[in-house]
Amino acid sequence: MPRITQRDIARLAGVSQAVVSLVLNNRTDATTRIAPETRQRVLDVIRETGYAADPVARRMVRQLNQIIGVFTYESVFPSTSADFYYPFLRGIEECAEQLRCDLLLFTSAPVTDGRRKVFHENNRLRIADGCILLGRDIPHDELARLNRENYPFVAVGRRDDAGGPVPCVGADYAAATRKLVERARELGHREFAYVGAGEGAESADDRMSGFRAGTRGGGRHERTAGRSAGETLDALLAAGVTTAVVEGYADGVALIRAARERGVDVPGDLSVVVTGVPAESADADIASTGFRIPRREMGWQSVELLAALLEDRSTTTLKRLLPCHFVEGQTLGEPRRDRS
Amino acid sequence: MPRITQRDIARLAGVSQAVVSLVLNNRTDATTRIAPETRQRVLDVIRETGYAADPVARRMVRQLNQIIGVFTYESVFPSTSADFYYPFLRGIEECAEQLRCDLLLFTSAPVTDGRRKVFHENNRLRIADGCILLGRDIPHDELARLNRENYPFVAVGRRDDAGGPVPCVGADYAAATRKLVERARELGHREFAYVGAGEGAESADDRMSGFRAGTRGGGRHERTAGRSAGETLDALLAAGVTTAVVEGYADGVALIRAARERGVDVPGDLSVVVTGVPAESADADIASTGFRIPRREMGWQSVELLAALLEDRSTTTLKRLLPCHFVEGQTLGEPRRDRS
DNA sequence: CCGAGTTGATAATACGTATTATCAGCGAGG
DNA sequence: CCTCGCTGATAATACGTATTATCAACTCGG
Repeated sequence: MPRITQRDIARLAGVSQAVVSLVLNNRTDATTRIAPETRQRVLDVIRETGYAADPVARRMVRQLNQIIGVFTYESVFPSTSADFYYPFLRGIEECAEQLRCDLLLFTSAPVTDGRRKVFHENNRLRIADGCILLGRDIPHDELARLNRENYPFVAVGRRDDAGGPVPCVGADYAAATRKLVERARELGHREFAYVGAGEGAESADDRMSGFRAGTRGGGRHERTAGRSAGETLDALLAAGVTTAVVEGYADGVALIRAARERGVDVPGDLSVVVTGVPAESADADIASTGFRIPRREMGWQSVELLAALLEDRSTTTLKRLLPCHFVEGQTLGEPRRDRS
Repeated sequence: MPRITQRDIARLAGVSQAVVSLVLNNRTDATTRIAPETRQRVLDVIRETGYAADPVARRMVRQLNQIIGVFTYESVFPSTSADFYYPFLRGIEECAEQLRCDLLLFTSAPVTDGRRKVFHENNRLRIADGCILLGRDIPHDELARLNRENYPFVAVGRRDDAGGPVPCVGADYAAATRKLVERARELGHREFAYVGAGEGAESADDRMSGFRAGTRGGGRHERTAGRSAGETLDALLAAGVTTAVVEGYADGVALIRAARERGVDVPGDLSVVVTGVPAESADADIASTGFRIPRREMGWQSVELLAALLEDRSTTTLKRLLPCHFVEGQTLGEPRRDRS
């Protein structure tokens, strides 16, 4: 019933608790010497008993635990956003495995208003050495507080500063979105529209800024909030738009569907590019053009960055931006002559 | 910037550390009394400083870490067996969340020969209060050692005893398989065959024993190892079998495909039932009849069982079997007259 | 045979919190 | 004046590990 402790190991090996600790940590200083046979005896007992140091106690004295926390602002294994999280988690796990770290999922954080909060009654953040933050959007005040408390963390997805620089690994939406626009321009397109919120979250800001860069400051902005795909389509066609840059994948699919239903040819009458195509498209009938977010790589690098932070707090490059991969779909083509 | 402690609070409020702790935990026993004004003074200082008790030190005192380990014998977030693990993990997470426990994924366990081992050089099993074991098959010696070391654990999937009873939460394959056979019998079937290994793993044993019970000890056994689906099909037809009970879903699909290619009608000429239909069939063209394994529920209950073990080691029901749900597909029907 | 140096191990302590035993002070009753 | 009972607070300790100071035993040169 009671947990095995160093004291137990010591008793079994006929040594003191201190020796067990020294052996365990493989200390070989000039000041701390241990006879080879004694060391072996201790190691044998450890192996036989399967003893492992209590991380909580270890954490009391040391600073590192070989445990990386993973905090998700939604549940970790959800049904709906499975496709969203899974690639991140794969990358995180793979890197953690290589670093010989365990992963602690903060499932104990209570869910209020449909989302978790890092800072609740008695948060257990400090059990882990540091933490990976995962979530569509992360409250600004939580990031600020993490910074204030000097807790090592890395956010997955680019984040603005919050009471100091926020370490993060994001995808370069701006460059990727700009590239999409320029590719359309090369095909002859001149009338662009950005479809989506275009603000609110960093990811939306970046896409929009990339769009602006590609259109040299021009282009329309069609918000989707509160509108049906059909209404958006009408607005686009009425404005003479030939290329729609759609923020969300779901919105993109809906727009293409609406166009098809009305006999509007895609990409003949309207080209549609999507800023974020899922790895495995669920809608096999629509091969949308756009770019793919390197989710697995982002997960991997976020752990790597966290490890760097833990090793050396003065790491310089706190923010990493990874390139997105272009997806050659079938929804971008030359515009009709009679329109441009 | 050293972390603020109860000692600091005590100094600021002009009391002892013990009083701070007592106030913090709102202790109001007859034995521990605190003057209202003193309590208020302490509370004020706590509020002003924004102090929060160090969860690590707190866990140090209470013996349980509120951490449940999850050990997977393959990687946790794989690409291939995603469908296999995901539902289990969902259930595990949901239950852990309710219990206010965190989940520790043992990603630090080195992978040797394509699989992880619980007991390796310096395993960190004891970091968690107990552990959930997840894997297609779990080495007998590992289970035995866990029992020998009196480490609290629960296996997902039924397991035979190994040096003592093995706590587990499984699916009742025997009952479900038997039911499939009996359902076929009601439709007029008399010639059955079990297709698959039928031994080796507990899950296969259970299916086979259910099959035997349903056929009253009769029925053929067609092993698939080293044979093509076509060969198996030939053997079945030659033996006059009208209902094939297939162990693996993939084998079932292959068998049905092979039959279609040869113009063998399913279920007209041959009924096929599958002992384990995935939640979302990837092969949409084949709606196979069989039963569904309650994976999410298994995950949930395994955590629940572990929690019970941790609370009271003398828990009686160490093994739980959950019912499987019948899936009404289109591969089971009445046998042709001219055959039976 | 003695002091110095070396080897190998231990006792003591710190980390921050929770709990228990103890203690000082005080009013009242004898 | 002494003791008992009560209140309110503190000292002491435990949790399990890491580290530092200390210590006993032994070797060796002189």
